[in-house]
Amino acid sequence: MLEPERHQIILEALKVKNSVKLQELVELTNSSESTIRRDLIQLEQGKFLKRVHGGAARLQGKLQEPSMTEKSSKNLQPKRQIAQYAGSLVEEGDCIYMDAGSTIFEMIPFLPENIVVVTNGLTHVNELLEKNIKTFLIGGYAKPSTKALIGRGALDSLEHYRFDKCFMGVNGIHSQFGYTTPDPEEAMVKELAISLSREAYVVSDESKFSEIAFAKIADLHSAAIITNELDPDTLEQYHSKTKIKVVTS
Amino acid sequence: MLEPERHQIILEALKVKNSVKLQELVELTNSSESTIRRDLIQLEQGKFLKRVHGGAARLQGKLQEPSMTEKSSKNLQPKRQIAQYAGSLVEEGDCIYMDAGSTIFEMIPFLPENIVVVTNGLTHVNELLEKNIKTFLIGGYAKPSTKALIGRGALDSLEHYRFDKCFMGVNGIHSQFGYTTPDPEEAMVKELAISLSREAYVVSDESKFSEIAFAKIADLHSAAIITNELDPDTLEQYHSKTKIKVVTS
DNA sequence: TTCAAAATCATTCTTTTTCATTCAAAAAAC
DNA sequence: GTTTTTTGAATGAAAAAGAATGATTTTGAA
Repeated sequence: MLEPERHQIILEALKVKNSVKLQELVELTNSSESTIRRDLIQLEQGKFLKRVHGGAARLQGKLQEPSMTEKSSKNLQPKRQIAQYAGSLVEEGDCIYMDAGSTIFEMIPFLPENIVVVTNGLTHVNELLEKNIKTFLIGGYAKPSTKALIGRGALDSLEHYRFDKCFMGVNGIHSQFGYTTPDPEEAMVKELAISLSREAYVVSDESKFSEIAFAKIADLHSAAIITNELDPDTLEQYHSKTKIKVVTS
Repeated sequence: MLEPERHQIILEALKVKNSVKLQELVELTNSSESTIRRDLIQLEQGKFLKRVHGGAARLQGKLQEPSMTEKSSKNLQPKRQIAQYAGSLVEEGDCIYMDAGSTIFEMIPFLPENIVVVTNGLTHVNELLEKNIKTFLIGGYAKPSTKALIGRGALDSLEHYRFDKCFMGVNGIHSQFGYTTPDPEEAMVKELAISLSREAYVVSDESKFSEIAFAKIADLHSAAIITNELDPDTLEQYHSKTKIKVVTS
């Protein structure tokens, strides 16, 4: 059986149920366990499903949403919880900057329609336009790995704008070294965007805390932090230096 | 069995299932494995299907119009012929501007790798990056319908660049009114890009000749034209006003 | 909770299938 | 009749699939 055919079968199976056992797929396709495992790895990488112990599960970000039911569901992934809160901060009529990156991307479903978005994230544009949101891209070098626009062109473009709010992804949050990211070119863009905004928000899950990446973006106090769970000690440590919102389930 | 006939059979088979085994095709056509492989290579190049290990798969991007299936895929569709020629004009080391739009998009497979591309076409970026081409995007408003970047931001961004060559799509080519396009905002971007280039090319099939759209981009002489078939009278008419290359099969 | 059995997983290795390339024969074009 | 194009066969190379191993996770009973 051909690979595309198997993939088809697997995805079809996931349309019916929320999850399938690996063993079921083995029988459905008359292939070996190994082969199905390899397929699942591929499909997971392509973001078509999520592997779980014993098989695969439909991923909820994808495709249709019973959107309202999902929103109200208490089991949003942490990332989406944060994104939902961040999105709720945006008001009708706002002009906001959205940084590139998957965390910020997750905000899009939770944005109001009547806003203007400026972004350096190529991947965001389609989603934003789908939602009928007026979207501007800054210029710059298209970084192959992250599809972010950076460099001189990005900085030049940014200077023509001012924002009500900006939402940033970072790689490190540290009480002493502030916000950091691996690429200095990206750091410059982020820094500038923050300085052009009335209110700046760093959106991050707890894994970035106490991490330090190569290039500094800005000091802690220059942006508020939106995150999910955080142990009380760590929270206290940052709370004195900047505003920090912990989104709980 | 004739070549077009086999191609027909292969494509028909793909209309039923979305993948076929090579072995099935061998039996269906009473041809050798080698022959089918060669057919698949041709059909893949013509973008009629995707080869996969073990056979071929329908490409899900678009359903191809039946008229195309008739033609031998060795003869590229007109659009691709033009695109191929335009691509061949680009030399290693060049820095070029690529306009948004599907005609220009088709050039990408025919570009050399060692170049720098600046574009206002959001849809181009992924393909360009796939080919490891250094890509810059200009900024601007993301027009929902065409995914082109236009407006003030686009113009500002452009001014920082100079190009060896630029490749433009247009909606109208007229011996008196020159090059035109429906959207004045887009027209401004195109005009500026042309003026920033040492050599400018308008890439267009014959359907745009003698058409006039709302907004003027530039006079005929400001860019050379690359097109496919054109009747001798029309050709003569334009030939006196600008350079024009007719790409023949 | 803790432990051990069962199930599932990642990894590696082997076998099988498919692929690209080359070359010679057949067919078609000139 | 010669040249060009198309086809089929043979080769080693590459990829995919299957099978086996030990590690990891889950499960359920103590």
